[in-house]
Amino acid sequence: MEDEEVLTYVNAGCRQGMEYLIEKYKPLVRAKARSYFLVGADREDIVQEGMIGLFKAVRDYKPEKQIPFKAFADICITRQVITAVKAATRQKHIPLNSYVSLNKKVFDEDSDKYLIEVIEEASVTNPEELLISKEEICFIESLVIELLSPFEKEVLRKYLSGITYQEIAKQLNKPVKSIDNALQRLKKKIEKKLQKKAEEDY
DNA sequence: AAGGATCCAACGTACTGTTA
DNA sequence: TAACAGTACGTTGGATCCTT
Repeated sequence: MEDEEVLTYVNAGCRQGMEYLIEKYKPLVRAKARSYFLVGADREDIVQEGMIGLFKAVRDYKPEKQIPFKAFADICITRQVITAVKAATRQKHIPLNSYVSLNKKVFDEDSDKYLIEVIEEASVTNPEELLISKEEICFIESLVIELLSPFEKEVLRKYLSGITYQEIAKQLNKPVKSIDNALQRLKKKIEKKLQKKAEEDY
């Protein structure tokens, strides 16, 4: 059954349908949340926010707009998460855009143009939140390139795609522990660097 | 209770720059 | 150039928290 069809049942009060959608989109939410781990924000909170975004997507989805639910949900989840992260980091003086750009990289299977179309259709209140300048993308990318070892980069790339430690380990032919530690290390590195940049900016 | 995810700390090794 | 200190990288063991 297509998501769009399931949604009609959900809107009619079908709990099973809702559970089905939650299960189906959990990995997406988790992947989104992972993209923000650099901030040091509470991971669980971010996942929660993502789920709220998913609920909103279900609530607000308008089939007559002819947008695939997946794309719409993606936007809603992202928006919710960004808002939460922004609130959480406001006092830390860290530029939000640094995280968004990483997030973007993960989901580039939906092209930018498409995203923007969806944003307009969905009449997002703050579309500027989703627009990231080229320079900022460059900054975070250069950060990753210059700071991380090839192994760490590979781990990060896979991690952000949403797959499990086990799978990453298998794919890279390394113990799970190595994956874990690479993640710890690269996280520290990037945090440190971002912190430094934030201090310079203010 | 078991297993996975995550965090933390300590360790060995390799490389690099400095100094005598 | 040999000895040394510092740093980066990857590994390991163990603890905690969460989910199943």
